Amino acid sequence: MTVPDGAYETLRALISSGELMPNERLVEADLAARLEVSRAVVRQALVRLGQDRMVVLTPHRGARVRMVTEAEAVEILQARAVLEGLTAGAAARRATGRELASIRRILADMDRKLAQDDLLGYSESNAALHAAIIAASRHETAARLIRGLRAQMVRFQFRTILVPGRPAQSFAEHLAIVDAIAARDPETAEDMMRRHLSHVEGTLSHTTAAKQRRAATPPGKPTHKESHV
Amino acid sequence: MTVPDGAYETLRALISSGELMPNERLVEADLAARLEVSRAVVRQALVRLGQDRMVVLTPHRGARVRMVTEAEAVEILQARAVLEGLTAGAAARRATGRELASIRRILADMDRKLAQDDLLGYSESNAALHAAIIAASRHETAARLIRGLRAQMVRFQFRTILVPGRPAQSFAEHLAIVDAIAARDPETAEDMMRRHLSHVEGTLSHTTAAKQRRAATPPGKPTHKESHV
DNA sequence: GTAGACAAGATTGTTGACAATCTCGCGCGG
DNA sequence: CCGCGCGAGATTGTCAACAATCTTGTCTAC
Repeated sequence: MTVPDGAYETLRALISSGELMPNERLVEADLAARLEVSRAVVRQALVRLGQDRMVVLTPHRGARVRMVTEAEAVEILQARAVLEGLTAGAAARRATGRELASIRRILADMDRKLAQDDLLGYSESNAALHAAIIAASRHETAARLIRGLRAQMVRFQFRTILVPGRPAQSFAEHLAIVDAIAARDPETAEDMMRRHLSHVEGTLSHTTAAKQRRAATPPGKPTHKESHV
Repeated sequence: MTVPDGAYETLRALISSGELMPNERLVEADLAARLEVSRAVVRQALVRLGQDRMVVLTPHRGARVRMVTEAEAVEILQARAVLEGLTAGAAARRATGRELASIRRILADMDRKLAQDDLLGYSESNAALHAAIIAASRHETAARLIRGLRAQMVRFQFRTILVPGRPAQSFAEHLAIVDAIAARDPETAEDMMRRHLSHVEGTLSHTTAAKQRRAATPPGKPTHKESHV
């Protein structure tokens, strides 16, 4: 891997991990010092990140980590729903025995984490399961698009899993998906995956609406669409 | 629009229009002279185009226009199918009367071009219809993804429309999509759109297979996966 | 005649300096 | 006291020169 690639990946990881926060200003010289690369390398990386919508570039004003709105998050989840539906169907058709075993193992992991009320662990296994299904689909194009969409959603990662009762329902949905894939039933697999992500979308809109109500009812503060950090 | 943006758009258009051919080498100095900009802005434009897979960049060897394989084209069509299905459904829910009228007008255009055996015109109206449906869906995320996917498919643009009988069937499919949208029936609209693009995909694989048979049966030449220009 | 080494030219990659633009605090006038 | 303009410093944008690497054609050895 070349130096510019490394810088690009590092920055991408810093944003994904939340170490660089949404709306945070990204000063080329500072990043260059931090990554120990030249400013030109940082510039190239920022251009690339801009192209995949991780940052927004404003002429003469530099780059900021993109802050995605809830409305955008909903759109992203809808797009993911149909694309991951496609991969679930393809996985039902094409998964090898080995891949199926791996998927089932991850599902068992999720069950265990759920029983232990380990929500962080559950969330990780959740992501691993989706990744395993996508890998089993062997659909490069869908995989790439989904990866791009997921990268933009870090801010909402843990929002839905925290609503009471949601983890149990989430697990049931994943179980249905895996069953359909194991049964080699592409239509059902696709349908279950889409249903699952619609539920996530519904939960997200719901918590967002609740949050806005909470922010609106206390005295004083006029209503703003988004609280800027 | 800034100078680098202009160069990026221009290069993108040159590739989309086929003026820069697949696999063609893109020499920075030549492009700089052609676009009358500095080499630095050409470089930035190439990086951006690399990020959206219009060109492939090889370290120390520069950029080439990406040549997408038929297998990749199939994947792209599958991804487009589910995403455009999403937009068709959204359009059925959200299209205004004005947008519906515009969509119907374009459909009438297609009918006219078809009656005149104007395949090029038909193809253009076809693209316009898809664009109108996407616009009516007001789904920015899906729209952006579809635009990216379409940009990679220029090479296969006219392949399917040339098979005998295909234009008539294509028109019937579009009619069904538009009817469902006009009837405010999202499920049917999505389904018809997906069916339409599956047919395109099927036709594409079919012509590809036929082409390979033709290339394989004559004497001599050993079988290659891809004929390099 | 052919394979391989080599060198010249072409092309890409990197750097630093400079120009253009923006940000922010300060002072001025109201 | 507050809004506004101004200017110094910070930051981004551009460019040309140079370094690193690749490509291509030639020559030599077998």
